[in-house]
Amino acid sequence: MLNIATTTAVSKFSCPPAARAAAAFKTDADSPRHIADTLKMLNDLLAPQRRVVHTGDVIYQGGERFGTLYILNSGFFKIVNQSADGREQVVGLKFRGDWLGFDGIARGRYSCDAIAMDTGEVWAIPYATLIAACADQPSLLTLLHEAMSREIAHDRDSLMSVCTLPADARVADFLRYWAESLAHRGMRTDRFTLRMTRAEIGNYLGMTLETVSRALSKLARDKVIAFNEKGRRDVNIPDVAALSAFVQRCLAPAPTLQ
Amino acid sequence: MLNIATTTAVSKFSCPPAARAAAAFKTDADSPRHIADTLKMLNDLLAPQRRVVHTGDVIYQGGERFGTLYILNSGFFKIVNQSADGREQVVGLKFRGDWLGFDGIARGRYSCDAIAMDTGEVWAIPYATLIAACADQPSLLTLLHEAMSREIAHDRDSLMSVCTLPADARVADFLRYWAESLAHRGMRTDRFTLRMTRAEIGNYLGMTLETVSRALSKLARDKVIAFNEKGRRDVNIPDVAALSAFVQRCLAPAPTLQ
DNA sequence: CGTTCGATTGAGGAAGATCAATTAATGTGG
DNA sequence: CCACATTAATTGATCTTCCTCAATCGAACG
Repeated sequence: MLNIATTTAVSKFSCPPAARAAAAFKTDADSPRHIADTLKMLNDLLAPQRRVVHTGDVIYQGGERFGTLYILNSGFFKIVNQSADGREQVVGLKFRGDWLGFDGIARGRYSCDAIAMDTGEVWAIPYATLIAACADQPSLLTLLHEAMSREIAHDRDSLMSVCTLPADARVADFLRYWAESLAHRGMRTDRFTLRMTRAEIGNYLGMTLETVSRALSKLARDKVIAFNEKGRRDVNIPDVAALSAFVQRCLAPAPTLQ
Repeated sequence: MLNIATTTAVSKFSCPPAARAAAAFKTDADSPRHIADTLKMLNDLLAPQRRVVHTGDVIYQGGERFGTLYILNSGFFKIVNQSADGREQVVGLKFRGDWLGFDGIARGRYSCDAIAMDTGEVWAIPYATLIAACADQPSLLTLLHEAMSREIAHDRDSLMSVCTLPADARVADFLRYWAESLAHRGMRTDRFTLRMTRAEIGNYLGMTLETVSRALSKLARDKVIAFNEKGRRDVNIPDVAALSAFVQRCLAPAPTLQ
């Protein structure tokens, strides 16, 4: 297990947990409608160039000159970071309505690769065009900042998962996140296809593919998920809340039977 | 060790390493001058409200209503994320010139705590004021976007460190990052004070305080760092490059002596 | 129909967590 | 300024989790 018992060491200066209502403010109240509206607005105001992509297509690559941001209209992407010494790390997953390319603004070069994991459509928006349009249309700027802010907040949640959850819980939390991302976009969440290999999931979560496989088997044994007859890549999640409960069970060390 | 050998599994679609010059584009070419200029510009254009802080002061807290961004003029902050079930995670460290509060834009509430680790001064800039000023002053908008982009890119690097480096290397990489942050701000890097306890460092890096302590002892044994006579919180780093070399040594499993 | 790639599962080992004891720094009241 | 209490850091011994290595099985594909 990881360093779960460090709460006291760090919370020296923070307020008692009760005072902040158990971080319930983190629940995302965004409706599926919102994403559709956002896409419509971007489409109407910017008439972005559309591009159909297929699995494996690379939209941009680390080191390439930055110039345009992308919006994902459909499909599914992974964002891969690469270190100078050749380590590779999946650092993000992108769904419909998500933006791609923010990392390029600071240095004028993209710092990651954006790779399609499925057939889909991305909209290309030159950064300069976007900024110009924002001058007339303040709501566009709000949109942009909210998207960047959301990405920052989510990256921090990812770091927390990797640092504080044991392997089984991390996999469960990953599935929960995926299901909620789908739900949030109005898609069915009780049955979907993982478009990543165990190796990719493991890389994203900081564990080996074998550990991912074992965790999934355990989740299936515990009836928290079920594999579709179609293959082990299709997952049934009858109850998303059961995934959260599983995470909590992993965190409670002893079954507290006294 | 962690999942270091996953390169093949993920790199299926990416170009050969040679094609991108070993990600050398990640080197930060920013000068100390740049940060001072940025601060001056913000000061001149926005006349931000200044506030002196001391160790332990909380600038904002997760759940609080968002309204203002902060710029750190001096001192040192940690950003702490808290999950609904009470886990706490240090997700970021902030130095002079860094912005605080981006995570609040998306939901209208901050999603983390910002806690001072030293005496310092922050400048408060109401978000609305900033946006209004950006209308007249496009360079201000550029500044803002670059700062957000930088934060996104750095968060991804953090995730990669946690996911791909063994504990010793992670501590070394942490010290390297700290030293470079200081160098980048024109401060001396050969000798500085860690303003965090081992528990806080461990939490940030996803390991226990004991592991941090052992890693530091090993770094000292290997002469990569030295402890100041003043106490174990003061570190001497004669050569920052030696830290990078140490990280590489941790990644090379066998000494390749054949 | 064989080849290849992905997934599963088991056995053994290693990195790091946990538990515990000791020492060093920091602070407090007399 | 000193005895004392408190917190932080170090180090060792043991144990757990997860990684590594390896074999098997299933699915997809040419």
